[in-house]
Amino acid sequence: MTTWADVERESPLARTRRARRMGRILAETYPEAHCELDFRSPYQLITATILSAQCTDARVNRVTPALFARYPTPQALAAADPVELESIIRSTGFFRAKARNLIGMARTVTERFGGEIPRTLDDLVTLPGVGRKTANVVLGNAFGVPGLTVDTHFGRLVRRFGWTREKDPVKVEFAVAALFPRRDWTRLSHELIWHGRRICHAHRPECGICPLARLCPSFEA
DNA sequence: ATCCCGAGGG
DNA sequence: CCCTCTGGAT
Repeated sequence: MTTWADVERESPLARTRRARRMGRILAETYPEAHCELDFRSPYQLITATILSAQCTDARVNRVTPALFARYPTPQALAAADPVELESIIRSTGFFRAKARNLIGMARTVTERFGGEIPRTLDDLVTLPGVGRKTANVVLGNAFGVPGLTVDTHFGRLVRRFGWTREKDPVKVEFAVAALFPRRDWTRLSHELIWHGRRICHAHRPECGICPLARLCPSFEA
């Protein structure tokens, strides 16, 4: 068992080795970890990802067929009637803010990026409704650019694991990147997020069935 | 009641 | 740091 006292006195090298052991177990436990949003283009992915805020991917996937039939391109979405768009995405929650952001995103893409979804983090985060997390999801899953997508699951887990004590998502991202300089960061993100949803919940984590328990200082019997 | 693979704004 | 936006699932 690994205790917090162990973590306090473990060397940077020992911490790296422990983290990588845990990372290997995650990869073995979730070999199929992937983005669960349905999409066929960067435009569809960025749109679906904006909708996925505070909403399960399964529910997003229920509205995207109608959404992309009605607005097949950024140009079409940029010209959308807000009320009609809201009616399509209503069931994903936050529909007013999301509709506003979607139209703003599509307008910015058409007006400033020639109708193409930008391929850099700096450009993506200028789009309305796109923060660093959404930007990294798009980069990783639509453009094959490795990146850590630090959401609430990701941050909670790596702090519980004792990989870092940082709370700021950017600092968390850099700390984890330093621990896994040569791993597929997109996949590692999905593995952590799947684990957060399936076992390492915010409340009442299921340590009893967790394959990482032996290496985790937050293990509770 | 509480939670969803957030983002923007004060 | 906090708050708000929002609906549906459990």
